Amino acid sequence: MGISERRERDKERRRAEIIEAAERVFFCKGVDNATMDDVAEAAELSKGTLYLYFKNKEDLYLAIIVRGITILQRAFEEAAKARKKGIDKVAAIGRAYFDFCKTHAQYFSAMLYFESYNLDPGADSGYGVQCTNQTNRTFAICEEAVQFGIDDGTIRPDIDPKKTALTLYGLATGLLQIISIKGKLIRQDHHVNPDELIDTFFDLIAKSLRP
Amino acid sequence: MGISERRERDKERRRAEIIEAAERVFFCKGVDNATMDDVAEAAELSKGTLYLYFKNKEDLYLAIIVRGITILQRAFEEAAKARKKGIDKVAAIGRAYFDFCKTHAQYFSAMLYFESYNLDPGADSGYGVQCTNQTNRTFAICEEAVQFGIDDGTIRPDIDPKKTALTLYGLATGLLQIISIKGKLIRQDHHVNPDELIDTFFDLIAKSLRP
DNA sequence: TATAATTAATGACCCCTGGTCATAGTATCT
DNA sequence: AGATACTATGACCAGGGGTCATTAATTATA
Repeated sequence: MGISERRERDKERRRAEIIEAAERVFFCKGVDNATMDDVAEAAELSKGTLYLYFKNKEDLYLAIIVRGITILQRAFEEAAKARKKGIDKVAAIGRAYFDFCKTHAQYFSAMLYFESYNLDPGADSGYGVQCTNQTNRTFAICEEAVQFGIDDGTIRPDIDPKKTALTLYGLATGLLQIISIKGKLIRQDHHVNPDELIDTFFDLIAKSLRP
Repeated sequence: MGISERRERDKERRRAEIIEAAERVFFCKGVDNATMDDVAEAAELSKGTLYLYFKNKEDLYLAIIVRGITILQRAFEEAAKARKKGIDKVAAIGRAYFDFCKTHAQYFSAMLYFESYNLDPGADSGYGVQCTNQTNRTFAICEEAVQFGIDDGTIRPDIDPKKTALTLYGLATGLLQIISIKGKLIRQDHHVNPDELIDTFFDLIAKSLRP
């Protein structure tokens, strides 16, 4: 049975190579400008082969997004682990998110695509569901941190951890989205440094989570 | 000079008719699925004519978005006008935003498109800049409300009104985006009613704006 | 009123790109 | 060595965004 296993490994390696190539191409030219022929060339394969490994262009893009979410998840885990108090865990996760947005801007804007992507509920295959699952796992870390804070008394106990975590996640993502896309505009039209909005956000939230 | 003026009026009417038709088509089939031929047919014109009035498909879509933003702006103005205290103005604007998202879901998701749309800074024509201007006007209402609240003592004075307004705007938009797109998922996977996230948001913010 | 000039509208056409499929090539099994 | 299964290929197709030479209609001119 060694052969079929090696075949499986080869296939996964191929798949990874394609994702790697696609990432280079998409991140460089932008998803919309990049063509599947570009990806094929970068992967040193024919276009048809791409479709043996991925349903379509979107699926390939979602595969890249899964990687991004995984990186973010790791960052969240580290951030939460490194703090003792619940409220600090939450804050650290928030900071980790903003750092991620800066250091992995390409991944982040890819993830925004997924955020505004309506995956059809019928599809149980493909990378769309992986994205959803991975996002849920990432989100779970936030929820745990909030719960931890409630338990150790550093976060007010009258809030629902799940709802709060979901809300915070949505808020932070929205703010980052605006900053990442309209950042220049904010600076030009409003003479505000986008980073200060993040600080404003932290100020606001810190006040509202206090017991 | 009566003739060239009438010509101008005719042209504007045509333009409006096209936008109207495009709105029907785009809102019904979705922008991506709808073709310019669809729009042409709905407008009872040939496809080529559309391009006499709009740079391209995106520009036509942005024209629709301008309408959406204008509706939102009106709603903000009304909301702010109807309250006396600054903090209530802010809250009312927030509620108006959420109402808008529900009652004009199509416009809202169109506006999300603009939100994630990188308009090239070189373009000084087209509807993209109109979107930006209209958004800025809408945002100004939020800023005024915050300032009003600081002045009348219903909002803590140690915050910057512009930064706070920008931040709140971003936060609210982000939350609404997540709800509008992942609402079903939130309900299914997390057993949380999306509307409760909005309440959570209001709770959080109310606490942090208090003097 | 006849003719020229300007403007508006058309739809056949181009071309790019996502996606397919019959064919060819290569490794594995018998 | 031949049969079988799996992988890869690239010519090809379809659909849609965008263009442009041509036509029709309106207005200005003689």
